Amino acid sequence: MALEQNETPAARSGASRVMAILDALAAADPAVFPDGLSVADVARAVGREKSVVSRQLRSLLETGMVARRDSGRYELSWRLFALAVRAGDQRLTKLAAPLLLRLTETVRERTYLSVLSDGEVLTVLSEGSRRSIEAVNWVGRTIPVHRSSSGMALLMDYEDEHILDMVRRGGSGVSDREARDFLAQVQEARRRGYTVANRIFDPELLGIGAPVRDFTGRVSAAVNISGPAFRIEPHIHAFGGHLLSMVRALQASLGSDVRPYAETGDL
Amino acid sequence: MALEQNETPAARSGASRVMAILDALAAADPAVFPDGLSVADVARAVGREKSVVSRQLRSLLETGMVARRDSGRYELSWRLFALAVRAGDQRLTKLAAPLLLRLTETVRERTYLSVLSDGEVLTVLSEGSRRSIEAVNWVGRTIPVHRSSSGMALLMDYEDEHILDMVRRGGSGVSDREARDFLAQVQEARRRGYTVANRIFDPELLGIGAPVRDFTGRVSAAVNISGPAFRIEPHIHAFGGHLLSMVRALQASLGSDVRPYAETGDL
DNA sequence: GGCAAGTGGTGCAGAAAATGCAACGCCATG
DNA sequence: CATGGCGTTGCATTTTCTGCACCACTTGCC
Repeated sequence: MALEQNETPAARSGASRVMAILDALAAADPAVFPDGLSVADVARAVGREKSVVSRQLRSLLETGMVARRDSGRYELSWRLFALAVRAGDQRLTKLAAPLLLRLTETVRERTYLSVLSDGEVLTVLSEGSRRSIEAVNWVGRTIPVHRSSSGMALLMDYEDEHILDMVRRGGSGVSDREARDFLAQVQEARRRGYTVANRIFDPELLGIGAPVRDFTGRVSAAVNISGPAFRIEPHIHAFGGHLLSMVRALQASLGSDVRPYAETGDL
Repeated sequence: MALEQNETPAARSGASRVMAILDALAAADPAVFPDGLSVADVARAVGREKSVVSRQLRSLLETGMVARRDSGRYELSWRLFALAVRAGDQRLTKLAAPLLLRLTETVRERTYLSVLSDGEVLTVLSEGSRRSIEAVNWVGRTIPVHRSSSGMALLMDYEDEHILDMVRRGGSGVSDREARDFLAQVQEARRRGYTVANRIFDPELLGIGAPVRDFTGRVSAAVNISGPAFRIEPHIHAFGGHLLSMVRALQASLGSDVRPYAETGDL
């Protein structure tokens, strides 16, 4: 299915005329049209006069929405990509804040939003429950990647070899056994959807984490719940579900329709 | 700089009106507008009647390019992100990402993948000591072609006259001497295989770049390493070698057997 | 309360587009 | 050298958009 008649019923407004063309360019299978689409290709796809399409494409070219290859064929331009990246990136913390708060209120434990920074886990946002004891403010601090549920989540998409590399390089005195344990945890998390760090960072702490993917599908951040192991341990599965549905909501507002790994279905 | 009058001279066609609005929504500083932009905000940003903007936004809303928050304010939406993942060269970004990560881990400096977009250098991917959120994120932004090692790499195959043209056209106040210096750098890079921008973009930054060629031999992207000059300067030759071998691997996976300019042999 | 300012949205006549047809030059292919 | 597909343009007609005035509503502020 490379090209198809996009007979949108309400295809009358100017914006949807533009959209029809952009959609046609986006829907083109790069394997079938490796060099972009010609004016005639687009005209067939949207079911319009080639003269109309020709003029519209020129207009889109001027605005930078589409680009023209050497061959004269058209494709969506990098500028669209840039637009989305800027918009998606800026919104991470803003959109995460209310969702994080809601998650905290649900699980009654402290929650965190982190990103990978220089091979370590950097906490950028945190919401606490009144109930929790810890007064430590983690925002702005980093912890080694191998010692948290967020670290596992942030490395989730990396190749196994890479994960071992990063873990070994991250901590100074990381034993081989530790690294392999970490990898095993990540592998299990890939199936389950969320990571669990049971008494790893601290003998009394338990963390549950999940990766946040941006619109390109890359893991750009991680959300985790952390608290006393004795309190969280009985609810790991339930909390994991809450975490996944929170991440799903966050990704939706970030423009990502990528679903978390191994959707469990429960929530 | 949150909102500004985008008085594009050729802002008459329907498509550019749409683009202006999308630009305004993407460029809005989330710190200033945490909840999206109102109709009036957008109208001010694009310098048009609010009635026009109101109608246009509704149209964009119907197509799914923008979404409306509970507050009634607008933000970019899923349709744009869906288009964006299809924009540019998906093969390139997908294949480059892991290689870029490995390069970063080897040289321990931030690395970038850029393309030429509308006469400027657009950063598409970045790996390395990752964005600490508040740190400037370059992905999605453009810089003038004459101020980076990537710019040099992207223009490497053009004729000298053409390079001077593009440099002079790119920056508004580019001196003749600057342009000629740039050209000299490019000519040296052609012999060496990789470009070096020593304290050009910033008095303390040093960049090393290399062009990425597609199977036709055309330069379609550039990879560069950038960081503090004092830290990189002693390793220019070694880093250049690493860069070239990374680019070679990338080109191989892109289906290109074109060898980089002036293969140095080392790696 | 009540005023003022700001907001999103609508109706309408004139202004400014897009539309579709035909035609042109162009490049391949047979 | 004819053929067919391509991208583009001229032009009269149609359609849409524009900008103004105006309305209804909310917000902040005496």
